[in-house]
Order: sequence, then structure tokens, then C-alpha cells
Amino acid sequence: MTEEQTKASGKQSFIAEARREQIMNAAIQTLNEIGYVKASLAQIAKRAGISTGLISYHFSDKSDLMNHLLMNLVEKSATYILERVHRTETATAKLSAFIDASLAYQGTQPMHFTALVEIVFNARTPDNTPYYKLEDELEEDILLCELIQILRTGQEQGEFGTFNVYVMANSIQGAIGEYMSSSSIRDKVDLEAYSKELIQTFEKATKA
Amino acid sequence: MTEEQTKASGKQSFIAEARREQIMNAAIQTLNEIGYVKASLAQIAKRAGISTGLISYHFSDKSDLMNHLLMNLVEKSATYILERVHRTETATAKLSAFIDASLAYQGTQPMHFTALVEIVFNARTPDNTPYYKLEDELEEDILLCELIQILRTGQEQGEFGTFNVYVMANSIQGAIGEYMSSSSIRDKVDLEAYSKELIQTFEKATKA
Amino acid sequence: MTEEQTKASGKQSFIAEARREQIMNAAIQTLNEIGYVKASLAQIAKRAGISTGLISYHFSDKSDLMNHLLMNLVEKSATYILERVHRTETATAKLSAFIDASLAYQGTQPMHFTALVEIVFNARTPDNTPYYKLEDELEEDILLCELIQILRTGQEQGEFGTFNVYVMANSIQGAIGEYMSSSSIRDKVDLEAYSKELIQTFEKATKA
Amino acid sequence: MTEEQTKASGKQSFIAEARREQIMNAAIQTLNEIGYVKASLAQIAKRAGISTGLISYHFSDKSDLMNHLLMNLVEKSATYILERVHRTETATAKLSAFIDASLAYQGTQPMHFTALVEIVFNARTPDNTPYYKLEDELEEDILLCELIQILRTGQEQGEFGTFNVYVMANSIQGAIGEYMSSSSIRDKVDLEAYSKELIQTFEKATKA
DNA sequence: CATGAATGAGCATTCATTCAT
DNA sequence: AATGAATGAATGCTCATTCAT
Repeated sequence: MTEEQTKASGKQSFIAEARREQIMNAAIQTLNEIGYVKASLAQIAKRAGISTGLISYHFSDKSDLMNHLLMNLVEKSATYILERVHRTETATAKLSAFIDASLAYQGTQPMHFTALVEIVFNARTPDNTPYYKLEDELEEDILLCELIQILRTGQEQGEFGTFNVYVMANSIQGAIGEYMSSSSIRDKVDLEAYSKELIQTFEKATKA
Repeated sequence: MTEEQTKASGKQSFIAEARREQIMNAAIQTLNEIGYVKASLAQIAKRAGISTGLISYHFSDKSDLMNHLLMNLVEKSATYILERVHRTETATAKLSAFIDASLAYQGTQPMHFTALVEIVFNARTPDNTPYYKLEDELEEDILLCELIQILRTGQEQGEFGTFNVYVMANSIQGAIGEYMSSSSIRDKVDLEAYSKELIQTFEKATKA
Repeated sequence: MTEEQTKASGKQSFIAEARREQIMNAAIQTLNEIGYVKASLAQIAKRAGISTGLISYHFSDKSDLMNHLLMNLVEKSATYILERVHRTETATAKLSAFIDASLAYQGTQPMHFTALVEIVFNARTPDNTPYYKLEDELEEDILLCELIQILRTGQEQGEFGTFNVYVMANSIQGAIGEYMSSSSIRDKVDLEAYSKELIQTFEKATKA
Repeated sequence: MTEEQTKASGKQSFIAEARREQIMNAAIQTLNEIGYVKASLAQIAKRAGISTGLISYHFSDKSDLMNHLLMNLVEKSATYILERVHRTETATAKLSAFIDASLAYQGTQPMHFTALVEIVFNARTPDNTPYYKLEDELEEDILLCELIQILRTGQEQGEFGTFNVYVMANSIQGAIGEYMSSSSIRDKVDLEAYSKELIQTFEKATKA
């Protein structure tokens, strides 16, 4: 590749990348406003202020768009959470940070979380397997691995007692996710209080 | 109403009810196979072996069908779980029974659970509010109330320590639900083991 | 045919005739409320308080129902108008009576007139010729013939001047019909005043 | 707007406008051939040689298409008639011109007239009020106003006698319209003869 | 890179009609 | 005589996608 071509393609992919970003943001907005079922390319295009065809130009498919968006959302949330977890030292502190950061991210980016839920619970692979039954190569991968690692380390270093790390990790994730899915709990307990309570709950559950 | 009329209308509504049941079963199957987004009336009719128009004859709407199905599924699971909970006496036993029965129901009726999830996470009210952000008048209502009641009674009778019952109830439901949504945990831990571990986890978390 | 059979079939056709009458009345109501396009058998049945199938039982076809209704309406209006025309003697008086009775009938039976208009301007023969372009065997037949006869007699007896009787008859009918089709004129001139004016107009137009 | 933009948008809307025109012409043809009731988008599309979806692309609705067509037809006929009326001077001449031009237009554009009748007598507002009971903002508006104005001026200037202008105008329009609706008169009297007779009829009826 | 035009398949729904009861 | 159940075709409409410009 010549230098000129590099420049050219560099510029093009910059523009293209900006456009893709714009489309994905419009998709997030659309998913929040009308949900996955009604989130047609036309609706997304309308919110992006562009033509429908342009989405097809930048993404090979509707599912391609949704996959890219999903990866994007997963990556952002994982980055946010892991960054806060890695600042701490002990397993107990890491666990607290994990719970706190997970909930905090959902609180600061509720549109991102809703979009993620809409995709995970609606999108399916070409052979009709739903994403929520796959959960490989997704957030769960990275974040669940981290969580398992924290629990395992805590057990090895005597901070935590004995329990099945997979079950515990799964429970923690379920408890975190449930807060966002259920509005009834959000009406009764605010995010900060929920976070504190959850940390206490799992400190008791994990302690030696 | 004369006896004859009773017979006649009884038979008629029996036929109609049987057909509605058949359609709802086909809908469960369809939701499992291809998901809510693709679950068109045509697809459901195909699986029921009937014409599309007949669904419209028995249900005023597609949303009417889905709402009836949702209520049906919620009712069945609640009946199953509560029946097992009510057999026990102490709060601790009730909590164990609740967790165990919830997981057992999902284990014996995985298609029902998937269908329920598909509806809750995809259906929306006419003003576009997703069902999963409503969560009133749903399973959560009855079962969550029961769970909260168990926790509160346990605290009053000194079986459980102090914690926010709403947060704890929510965490328990999240931990239970996560097992069905995540196939990675099901590959590593079987239902019975998961149930035992989860009971231990929340016994520790709730104990005085 | 034995006497018994006669009785029986007489009773049957009496019941049947009553039912047909009921269905046609429901059809009139339906045509007034929602118009020909939306006047489905289901809508008519709903207003008659019977099942859809019963209409199909009593009328071979939807067009059969509409044809019977049309004939019925035409007959009723013709009877009403001709009865009043025949009471008078001179051509001038007959013409006045014709105009007055035509408008009076529309005034006393506006639902009948609307139903008639809805059918005439919407129904079509199997080969797609619209009824309003046929106008044979219809009201126009009987009433137009009468009108032409009145005009012709008037000319022969020197009451009227020379003019093309077909054109004059057509104009009179158009002027009468327009009053019911156009709400703007009904808002400005009431039925009685319109009738008087119209009579004067055509007295001037026809006089020797 | 720059010159380029003008050109571009001009060309684009030209293509779109041509397509809309084509669709409306196909609709006229369809209304003539099979009538309003059967004039589905599919039938119109078939006659236009395009896909059904393209009609939905260019018109928001079926009623939108019909409304645009109606306005189009009304405008064309009004332009034709008024242009001929405005060429004359006296009220008597204007009245003759009005009658003659109205019939002539129907004679040269019989498909347009039929299409107009089909729409007016079948289309309904969203609240089910038929167009023929509205008759505001329609042909009647412009042409009826002109007709009333002619009659009023004729009376003021002593050309015409005393009569209710609304009733006379309504009668004239009824007499004109009836010629097109009734094939029996068309079989007996040709357009030109009818026109002459009608002019004479209303000259007598209006004269001082 | 971007658009608007266009397609054809699919959607939920309604329809006239038939038929067993 | 009358019903409710059932069908299959047709309706208006939206969709993801393609393509010339």
C-alpha cells in the first residue's frame, strides 16, 4: 500500500468510522424509544438524520449493525468496570468494586444498558439461537471471568470461604442485572443504597 | 340458564378454550424456536396446524394472544412454586423451598421459561413501555410479594438478620433467573447442584 | 302442494321474510353509519344481533342482499311518490306533486335515501358495470317513466311548452337528488322552501 | 438555496412528481374499470406496472392517494370550466358557458368524471363522514361559488328575475351531474343537444 | 460517500363464505 | 333456522435490501 493510499483510506475510514458511530448512537436511541421489535432501519435512519440505504452501506446487514453495537456496548461497560476493579487490591475490595462499578455504569448510562438488554434478549444467530442463551464472546465472558478470578483468588488467600465460584459469580451477576430490569425495586431502593446492600449481602455470603 | 343451555355453552366454550390452549402451546413452541421477533401469526398458525385467520378469530389481537399467554405462564409457574413453599413451616425452609421450586420449575418446563422471557423482554404496551420495565401485575407481583413476606417474617421471628428485604428478594430472583438465561453456567453446574449452592449462599446471607 | 305444506311453507317463509327484513334494516343502518366500503357482513350481522352465517343462509350472496335491499328501497320510495302524484289531476299539479313528494320522502326517510345512494354508487354488476351507469330496472325506470309521461301529457294538453322531455325529466331528477347529496344547500335552505322554489323553477321552465 | 440544490431537488421532485402522476392516472383507470370498492393498491399498482410498495412510498396512505387524486380532478375540471366562463361578459352568457363547459368537460374527460364520482361517493373521513355529505373545500366550493355569483350578478343587473340563488345553483349542478350519472339519458340525447336544451331550460327559469 | 427510488416478501388483520352441529 | 368454528384469499402496509445516480 502506498503512502497516498494509506492517507486516503485513513481518511475514508475516519469518515466511515464517524458515520458508523453516528448510526450506532441512533440505534441506541431507537432501541430505548421503541424497542428492538420496532427498531427498523428506517426508524434508526430517521433518528440519525440519514437515508436508510446509508446504513446498509456501512453495515452489511441489520444483524451486523446490532452485533457491532452489542460489542461496542459490552466493551465500554467492561472497560468502565474493570478499570475500577483493577484499582483495588484485596479480593474483598475487588468484589465490592465490581458490584459497585457494575451498578454505577448502569446508573450513568441507562440508555446503553437498555440498548444492550434489548439486543441480548432479541437478537438471534442465523440458526435462531438467542444471544442470551449463547453468552460466549460477550460481556459475560470478560466480566464473568474476572469475577470468577476474584472469587477464586479470595478463596486461595483465605479471604473467602468455600463455595462454588461459578454459582456465586452467576448469582452476583443476576443480582446486579435484576436491578436494571426491574423498575419496582428501583422505585423502592436507590442505586447507591442497593449497591451498599448488595455488597454487604455478598460479603456475608462469601466470607470464610 | 337451563340445563341444555349450560351443556351447549359449556361445550362451545370448551371447544373454543381447547383451541385457545392449542394456539398458546403453538406460540410457546414458536417463541422457543424462532423468538418473539420472528414469531408471526403465520408461524404460530403453521405450528398449530391451523389457518392464520383462526388465531385472529380466537384472539382479538397479536398482543392479546401474547398477554393471555404471559398470564398463563405466570400463573402456572406461580402455582407450582407457591404450592411447594406453602408445604413448609419456618422462614428458612420456605426460602429454601422457594429457590428450589423456582429452579425446579424452570428445569421441568424450560420451554415455558424461555417463552416467558421472550414475551417479557419483547412485548411493549401501546405507548411503547416494555413489559420488563413495568413488572406490575406479573409473576414478580405474586412471587416477589411472597418472597418479601418470607424474608420479613424470618426477620421478625429472629431466624434472619437485618437487611433490606427488597434488595435481598431482588437478588434472590436475579440469581435464580440468571441460571436459565446463561447457558455457560448450566454447562458447568447442574440444576440440583446449583439449587443447593444457591440455598447455602442465601442462608449465609440472611442468617442472623 | 297439499294444504299442510302450503301452511308450513307459508309459516316458514313468513319467519324467513321477517328475518330478511331484519337483515335489510340492519344493512340500512350499517350503510348509514360506516358506508358501503366498510359494510361487511360481520358489521351488518353485529347490528342485526345475529351471526354472520345467517345472512349467508338468507341471501345467496352479499350482492344478493344489496340487490334485494336496493329493490326494496326503490319500491318504497316509488310507492310513496307515485301515490301522491296519482292523487292530482293536471300535468302541472302532477309535476308539483312529483317534486314535493320526492323531496318529502327523502326528508322523512333520510336513512333510506343514504342507503340507496350508497348502494347505487358502490355496487357493481359481476362484469363491473356500476349501478349508477345502468339505471335500468331501477327507481329511475318507474319514476322517470312517470315523469316523462307527465311532461309529455302536459305538452299534448297545452299546459307545457316545447322542450325535450328527456332532458327536462333528467334535470328535474338531478335537481331533486342534488338536495340530498349536498349538505351545503341543506344548511342554507330547508326542505320545504327548497321544494317550493324547485316547483316554481320548473313551472317557469316548462310553461307554454 | 443554491442553483445546484435547486437543480438537484428540482430533478428529484420531478421524478417523484412524475411517478405520483403515473400512480394517479393508474388510479383513475382502476376506478373506471373496477370501482372504488375493488380499487386496491395492488390493482392500481398492476395498472401502473409498479410494485404495491412504491405507492406506499409516494403516498402515505390509500386515503392520501385518493385525496390527492380528488383534489387534482377537482382542480382540473374547475380550471377548464372557469377559463371558459371568464371569457364571456353578461350573466346570461356566463351561465350558458358554465353549463356548456361543465358538460363539455365531462364529455372530453369521462374517465376523470367517473373517477371523481367514485371517490366522492365512496371515500370517507376517518370519522366515517362520507365526502358527499361534506362538500366543502371541493369542486362544489369553487364552482358553486362561481355559479352563485353569476346568478346574483344577473339578478342585480336585471338580467334575471327573482329566485333563491342557492336553490337555482343547486338545481343547475344537479341537472348537469345527472347527465353523466345516467346512461339512459345519454342513449337518448347526445351531449351537444343536452347542453343546448339545458341552457334553454335555465334561461327560461332564470329570466326576469 | 450518500441518496431516493424501487422491489418483493412478509406482516397483522378482515373478509365472504362454508359447514358441522 | 341458526350458530360458531374455520378457511383461504385479499387488504393496506412496513420491511430489509438493492441500485442507479
